[in-house]
Amino acid sequence: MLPLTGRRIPVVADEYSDPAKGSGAVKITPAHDFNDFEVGKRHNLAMPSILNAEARVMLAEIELAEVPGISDLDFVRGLEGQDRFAARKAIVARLEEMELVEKIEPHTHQVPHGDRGGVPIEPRLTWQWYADAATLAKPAIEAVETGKTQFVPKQWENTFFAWMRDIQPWCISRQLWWGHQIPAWYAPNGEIFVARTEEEALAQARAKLGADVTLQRDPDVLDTWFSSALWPFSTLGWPDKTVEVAKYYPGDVLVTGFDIIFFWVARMMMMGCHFMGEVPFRTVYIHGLVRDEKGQKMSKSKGNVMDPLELIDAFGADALRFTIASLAGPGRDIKLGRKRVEDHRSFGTKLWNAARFCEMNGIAPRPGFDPASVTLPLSRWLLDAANKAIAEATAALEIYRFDDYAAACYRFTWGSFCDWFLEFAKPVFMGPDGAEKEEIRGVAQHVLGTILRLLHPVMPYVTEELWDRFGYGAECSLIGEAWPQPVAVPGAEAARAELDWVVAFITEVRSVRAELGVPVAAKPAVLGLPGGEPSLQALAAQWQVGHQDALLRYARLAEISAQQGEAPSGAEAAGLVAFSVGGVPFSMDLRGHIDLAAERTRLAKARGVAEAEVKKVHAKLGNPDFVARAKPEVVEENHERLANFEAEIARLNAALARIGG
RNA sequence: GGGCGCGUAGCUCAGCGGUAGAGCACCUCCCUGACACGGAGGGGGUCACAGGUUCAAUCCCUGUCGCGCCCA
Repeated sequence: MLPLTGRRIPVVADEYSDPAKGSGAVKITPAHDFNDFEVGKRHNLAMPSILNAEARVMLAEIELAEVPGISDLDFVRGLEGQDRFAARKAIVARLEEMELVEKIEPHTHQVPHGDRGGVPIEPRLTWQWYADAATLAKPAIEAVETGKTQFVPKQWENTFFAWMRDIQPWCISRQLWWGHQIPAWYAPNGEIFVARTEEEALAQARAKLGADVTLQRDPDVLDTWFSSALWPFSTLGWPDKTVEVAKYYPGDVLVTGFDIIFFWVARMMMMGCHFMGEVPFRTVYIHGLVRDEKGQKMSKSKGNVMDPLELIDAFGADALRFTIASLAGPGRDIKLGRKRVEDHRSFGTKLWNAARFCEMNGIAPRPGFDPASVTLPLSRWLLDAANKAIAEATAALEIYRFDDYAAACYRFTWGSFCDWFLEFAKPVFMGPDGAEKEEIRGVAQHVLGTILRLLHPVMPYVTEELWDRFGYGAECSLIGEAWPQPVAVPGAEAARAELDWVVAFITEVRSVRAELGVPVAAKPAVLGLPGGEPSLQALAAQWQVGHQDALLRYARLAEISAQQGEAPSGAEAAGLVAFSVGGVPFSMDLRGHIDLAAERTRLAKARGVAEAEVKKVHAKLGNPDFVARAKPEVVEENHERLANFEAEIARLNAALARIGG
């Protein structure tokens, strides 16, 4: 018997109540609590509502009965329209007056609070429109299972499936002022007519009721996500059969964050499959979330939100975009901070300066330039490296590896084009006019154009500006240009071997100089020594002549010549420092420039490294299981390594012996 | 409690059965005729830990610890 109202209520047994808590019995209110609602459904209980939409007491559905000593119907009637908090206080006070309260104990339980107003939320039973989500989900699930739509990275398909396979009926009506209105009309007798237009609804009503009636449209609107789910085709003019629908549906790739998979991606999939009979997109690329420098999610209340516009003001839109692309590894969130953007800014500056240097040296677009016609190894080497960069960048973009794409562009532009090509081109530009200079200019303009195209997606502003300034095309025309394609490069392999050797030579000399503390101003002579592999020896001799200028300039040497007659020995040899490039031995005359102890240390250190490697490889090759079971090419590779390191040790030993090490 | 992901150089992150990589930071030298937001050289890692599979494990499997996220 319920006090005050005098209503008889049933006692039901259910697992929901916890016997260990309090009396073990709990009074439930199916109309105003999610758990109680489930219990009520299980036991077929009545579900009267006691609160209206403003959370004030509402007695319309409450059954009242006069029960002496227990009910107080006048008091209950007086509660009508009272605020919930006031009503609760009044009820407790009245129960105490009537001596119906045995005791009051503090009890901790969870009451949900609204995240905007912070007030306790009171669930209520209302009539709403539902979509049969399980039925809608089926074809969407199938589409992902069969690969008609693919998630990148693939692991997110699990998230999609987890939600879709356990989907609940979808409440699609909302009591808001703004949105697509629910297409349902009510007749005075409560009959519901669902139709596309009011005319159709009226016609239905006439047919059903036999007379014209006044219809009232449902005041509710559709859930935002319901409307958004229609986006892939409603924006194209659907339900009309427009050319846009035919051309753009289904879309190619949807780019979004994982938190949107259920809200939007899943809903678009359901609606697309249902209304269009076809998935809305082939690929769903799920990127990481942009977080702050410490990996915290950005939030206004935490105050760690970065305004992209501020970063753009400080470093430029290209720098921000390039930074984000560089950091966009697969399946990982991006920790973004001012410092990160600053670090990447220099790349744009580098590109700008490189272009400026090109401009100063008369490099301008040449529409008729034929890459296949170049003859200089430097030209061929650069075009070949550009081909590689194009291939890498393209492959990375195709699998949504924006970090790899950015890195490939960076490596090629900075490492190959600026650090080596432009440096090697300097002596040519400063030299006499002629075929060589013309060819280098041609190659430079071609490859600069390639770089601008490659980088345009991540650095649209600088590239577009340079494209226009150089006269590759009209203002804002780069965006419409074709993606760069590899070109045929005659003799690419030979050019690669040649330039790689030249680069290695310069690097080796620089390294030796730095380690031995040779003054920058010193310009020692280098002697080519006999030994090494004969074919390489011959090629190296040829390359030394062909790249004489660059080698002397960048290794800071006085001359490179072949050794004549007997090698010096004993005291005479002290200060002749040995090194090798690709197995071809050389000696650098550093007499008077270095301290022999430093040189001994250098050689001994290099020998130590080589010896450690020999030991490892030797152990491997000495293992019969390895030789028998490993792939033949791996075994072969190790034989080569062993031979190389052993030769290296022999050279180092000889060098040490010469200086009395 | 269930599920997913992550622990690799000081930092941020790639790599993924057979030589451990990048950027930044750091150290040394250099304002050399595009660029000091630059150039050259260099140091730095028992790839979280413990087992297992394998001729071979940072990489595959199992477990432990630590961190993050999602669902309940």
